Amino acid sequence: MAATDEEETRTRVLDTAEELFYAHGVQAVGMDRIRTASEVPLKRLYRIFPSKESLVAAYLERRDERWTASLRARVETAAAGDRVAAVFDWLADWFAEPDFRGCAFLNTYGELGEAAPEPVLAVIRGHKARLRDLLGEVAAAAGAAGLADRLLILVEGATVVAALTPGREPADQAREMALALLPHSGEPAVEPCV
Amino acid sequence: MAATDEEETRTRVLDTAEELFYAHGVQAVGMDRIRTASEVPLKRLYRIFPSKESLVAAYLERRDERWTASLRARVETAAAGDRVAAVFDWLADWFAEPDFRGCAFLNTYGELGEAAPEPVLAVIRGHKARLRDLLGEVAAAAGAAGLADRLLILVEGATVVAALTPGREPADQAREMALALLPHSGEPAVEPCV
DNA sequence: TTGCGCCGAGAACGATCGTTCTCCTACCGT
DNA sequence: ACGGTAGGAGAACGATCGTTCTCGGCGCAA
Repeated sequence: MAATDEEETRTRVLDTAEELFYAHGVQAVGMDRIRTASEVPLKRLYRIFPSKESLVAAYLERRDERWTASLRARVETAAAGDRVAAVFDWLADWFAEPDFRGCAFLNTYGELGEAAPEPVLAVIRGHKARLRDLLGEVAAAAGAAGLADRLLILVEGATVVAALTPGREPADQAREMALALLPHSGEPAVEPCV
Repeated sequence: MAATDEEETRTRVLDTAEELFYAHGVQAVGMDRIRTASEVPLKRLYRIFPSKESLVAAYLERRDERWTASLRARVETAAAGDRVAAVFDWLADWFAEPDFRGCAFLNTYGELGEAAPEPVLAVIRGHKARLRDLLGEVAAAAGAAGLADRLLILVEGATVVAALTPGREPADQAREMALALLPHSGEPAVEPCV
């Protein structure tokens, strides 16, 4: 049972860390605050995460897994041709969450910069690479390969704008721009005027 | 002469602050480091900027003025129809600067969040509002009103992507998407098929 | 020359951070 | 019943931060 307890404690710490780090930034939240909020003794906390740096990396890692899996799940419920739109619908829902505060990875990167500990940097870069890959798949499914980078710009742009001016509009506008990149479905793909 | 000295010292402090704050983040740079790098005694530093918070606000304020003025100058050298493209050409040059590290205002916002001191928040929001207005003017000059928010998404998205994967490509891709929003100049504006 | 006031250099202060250590309690096998 | 050990609560430590204070020297008016 000890292992189970350890697992449960670990997720409780990560839940607390995610809430606090995401809401207030990594540097503004001390280990003591996580200890108080999670009610996990400092000693156990340091046994599970030997340093704050490792806790930050674990927080970002788990958030990446959940975030990407959630987006992927939503995308995969849509028909191949509607998947680009599904991405931005999912974004709109995310932006509407009451505690939305932009992209956790960009916030952390902006906060720590290139001086961030290597494991943290790796998670950040890995997250963006995974997102880019997913967007590439989505574009390919819609019959438009090579659109990953453009879609990434739209996703990041909408997220950043929404972080400063909350609301779903950025997602809707990015969605329109994204759909405009696709081959039009309502009319013949080439030579509309014969 | 005293006033001139004070002015010169002030700009030297701001030059140092801008370099360090932008490169390493606001929280990672202490007042002592600014004092050492600028060679301005701590006492004088605090006489000009009564607190770190006011120095941060002044740094962002001056950066906003310069950044926006530079973009506006570039835009105004272009013909009315080419101004949207000029925005993204300017962005590409910015991304190529060796010390480019994304948007200083977004980085600071991500770092401090809503807990940022009010004057700092005001500068950040003011900067984004000014940028949005400028993009609105640019769009209007190209005969397409109401595009400010979409262009803002493209500008922010390109900037964020460039911050993580340096290079001018994000600007070029955003530029293409932006031009696609405009009424095509190569063909009649309405009813191409009669 | 002699006091006087301003300014620079750097120590000092109090708060806070990440991390470790000390003590004390509670449980376990025998 | 009892000694040993693991674990929890919180103090303690050293570093660093923003900010202030002290001290010594320099320029200037009388």
